[in-house]
Amino acid sequence: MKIAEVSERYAISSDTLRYYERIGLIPLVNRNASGIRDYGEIDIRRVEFIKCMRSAGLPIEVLIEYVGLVQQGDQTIEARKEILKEQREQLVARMVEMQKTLDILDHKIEVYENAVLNKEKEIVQTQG
Amino acid sequence: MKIAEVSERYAISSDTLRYYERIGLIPLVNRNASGIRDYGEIDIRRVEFIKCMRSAGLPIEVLIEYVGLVQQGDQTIEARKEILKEQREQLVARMVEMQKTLDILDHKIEVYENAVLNKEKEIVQTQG
DNA sequence: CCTTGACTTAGAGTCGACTCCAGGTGATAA
DNA sequence: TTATCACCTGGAGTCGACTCTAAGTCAAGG
Repeated sequence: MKIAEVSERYAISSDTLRYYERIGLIPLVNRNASGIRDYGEIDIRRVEFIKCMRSAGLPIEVLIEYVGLVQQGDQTIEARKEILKEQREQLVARMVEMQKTLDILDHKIEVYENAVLNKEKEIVQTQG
Repeated sequence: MKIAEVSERYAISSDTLRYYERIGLIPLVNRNASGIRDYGEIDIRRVEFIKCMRSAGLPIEVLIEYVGLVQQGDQTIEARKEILKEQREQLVARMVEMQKTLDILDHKIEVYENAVLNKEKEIVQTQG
């Protein structure tokens, strides 16, 4: 699969895919005879993983470290687990903050709905 | 309340508080006789609100627009409501993404736990 | 009186994460 | 054969959101 197809399928720009590879977030992708990237199964799975992690706000640096450990094999499992646990905690913390904000937004929206309704009532009363 | 106290209480640097004021995210704070900011009740509530919205990732630009509308009074209520609804939807979308990521992280962490346990078992078997 | 320390400003610098650009290559279609 | 097009590279530019710097003011303590 060429870069354009991966780009379209996962809504990540080709520039970003190349960028991820350059900084070591995705290991080097195989090339065809003319030097063009040909994404295989494994590459695709890596792209999916990175996209998922990034969409939740995990920092690139941490992901680079994690991907590096994966490359080093089984003796890094403990370290990898610790990274994921740490990131998991931070993710949960962000979600808690977001839930609080969501509650406040919902409350404010409701107040505004009522304000609009009251205004409409007023108009009706003025007219009638 | 002086800037340092607000900064400490809400864990926002003085620089950031001044920055927010400069870009119009927080309306101009009153000053004492020597030109030093003196945050009052209303200012504090604005800081709290902005902190909350920012912690959920609402962009500064949108918040500036919203705060501007608030200053303009009641005839902007409808517009404000629309902004909040739009931001609410985006927030929910981000939270959904994060939940997916959280599930994957939890799964991976569990897999790693098992891997570590199996390794330990192996060692025990080797020893015993 | 002098120093210290918290405040002030305008403006420059940093950081994370892309995003774009110039210039070049190679396969395909007219 | 020439043009088009998708790809390639290294490096520069952008963007959002701060964060820092330099130079200055002022109140309080020694």
